[in-house]
Amino acid sequence: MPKLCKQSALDPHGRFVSALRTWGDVSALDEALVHELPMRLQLVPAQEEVSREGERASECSFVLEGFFFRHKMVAGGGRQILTFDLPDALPDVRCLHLAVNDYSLTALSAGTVARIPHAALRDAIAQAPGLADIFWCASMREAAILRERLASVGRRTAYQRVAHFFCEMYVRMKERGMASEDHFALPITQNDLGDTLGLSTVHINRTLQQLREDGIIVSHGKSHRFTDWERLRQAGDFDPAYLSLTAR
Amino acid sequence: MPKLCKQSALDPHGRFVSALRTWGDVSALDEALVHELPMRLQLVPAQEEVSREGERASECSFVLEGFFFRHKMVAGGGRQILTFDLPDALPDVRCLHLAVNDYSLTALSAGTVARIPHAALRDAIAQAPGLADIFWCASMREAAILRERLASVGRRTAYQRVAHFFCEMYVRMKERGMASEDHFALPITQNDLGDTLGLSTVHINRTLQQLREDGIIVSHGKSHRFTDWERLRQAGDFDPAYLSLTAR
DNA sequence: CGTGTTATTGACCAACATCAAACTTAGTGG
DNA sequence: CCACTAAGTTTGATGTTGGTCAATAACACG
Repeated sequence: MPKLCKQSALDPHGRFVSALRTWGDVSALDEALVHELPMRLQLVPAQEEVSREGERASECSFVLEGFFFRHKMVAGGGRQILTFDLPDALPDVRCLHLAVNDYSLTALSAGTVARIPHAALRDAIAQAPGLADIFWCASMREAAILRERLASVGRRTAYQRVAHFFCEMYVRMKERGMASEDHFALPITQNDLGDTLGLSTVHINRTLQQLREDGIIVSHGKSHRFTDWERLRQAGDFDPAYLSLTAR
Repeated sequence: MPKLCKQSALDPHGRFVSALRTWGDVSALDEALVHELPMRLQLVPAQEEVSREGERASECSFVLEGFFFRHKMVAGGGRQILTFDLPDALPDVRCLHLAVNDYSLTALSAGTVARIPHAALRDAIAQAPGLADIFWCASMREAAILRERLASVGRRTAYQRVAHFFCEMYVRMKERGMASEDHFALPITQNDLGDTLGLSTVHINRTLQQLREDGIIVSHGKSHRFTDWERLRQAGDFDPAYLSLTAR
């Protein structure tokens, strides 16, 4: 038995196909080509980088298990976390088109990724345009998430940002079966949260206390519960529309 | 002669093809298909919306002339400008995949767009996957710009943000032939700049004064000049890598 | 149990926001 | 060409959100 986790026993190609299905229709050809893709499994310890900002990448990653995040560094050591990636994510298909990684990909908790050479992916896409369509679709939603985050960081208060972030992660985890009705567990420190929302750790801490006082969330460690979705939603000025893709 | 400008005399299909060429190789088939695309020219007065957040769109836009911008509104009337679009931009190909517009597209100055029905575009893509590739490529760069903006708004000082923004717009305008060696004209108010960088108008004003005092920029109205690119670049913590696409 | 990471507190401070008014500039119509 | 207007810029005064620093308390893990 592999040591890490039951899921790593699952064949990555199968997982890949089922991930693609959540984004669009996968034809028999698409599926056959995916099964031909070379995939190199990589166990990533918590906090270890999978790829680094500034490097030229030759492989894409597919998240099999664990939480990952992407970030950029700015002058003076500041860190901006761009987004968190859940299992089934393709954190860097985009790198097929950019010269150099413009962000780093790091494991938040220990996890597994499958690495796929660019060349192989490009070949597959060339043969099955439907695949490109699905990738595009996935990256479009990712961009929508990014736009919403920009609006948060640029124009929302700390209180709203935190509530909004919880709403978003809840919805995203729910759709992957990683959350129950009113509860989800995010292995993220207050420091990470700050670097995600453009706030200091201390201020995140105080904002969380405020949210708890107001009875909007209840947290025990990494585990978060809310009693009233509607109140959380309003507190965060959250409208899930940006997360929906076209039903074609 | 059309009244608006010489360029509007140019056929939009030709313009579209040449815009695509700046992103990637355009095959003869691609070109032929583009020429079949129905395009509806639309003159847009300054400040008029082309498409609105929350609406379901059925057409994409292609910018022929003028400056456009995209923005989101947040609770309480705050506005976050996401990005500025120059001529040749495709501000919303992404909408092919999202259920609902998650931002509005507005003319900054009077301009012209060509509107292309989604259905037609989807057909063309289905027949010529190379087109999809180019669109994808364009939207990947756009996403890179967004990520960099998020890093700015989240983790850079006002002074850095403004300088960084000037660097980016300079580079982007330069590559479209809209800027000379040390000079570019951006028809953007201080208020717009604030809504782009997550700052108040007043603070933008004071930051600009600072940049002028420091001799980093010289502005006359909408027209901006810098004397020392290197200093501007450093002031803005700007590294143009995120703007480059793969040389394939 | 110790040890290192994360959370929490308090005191203090700075960046940036808000408000309101004055000043400039660019357009517009006469 | 000038007066008039509206939009944009600039300024000052003042307020607030959120940052920084530094210490302590709580955990989590081996």
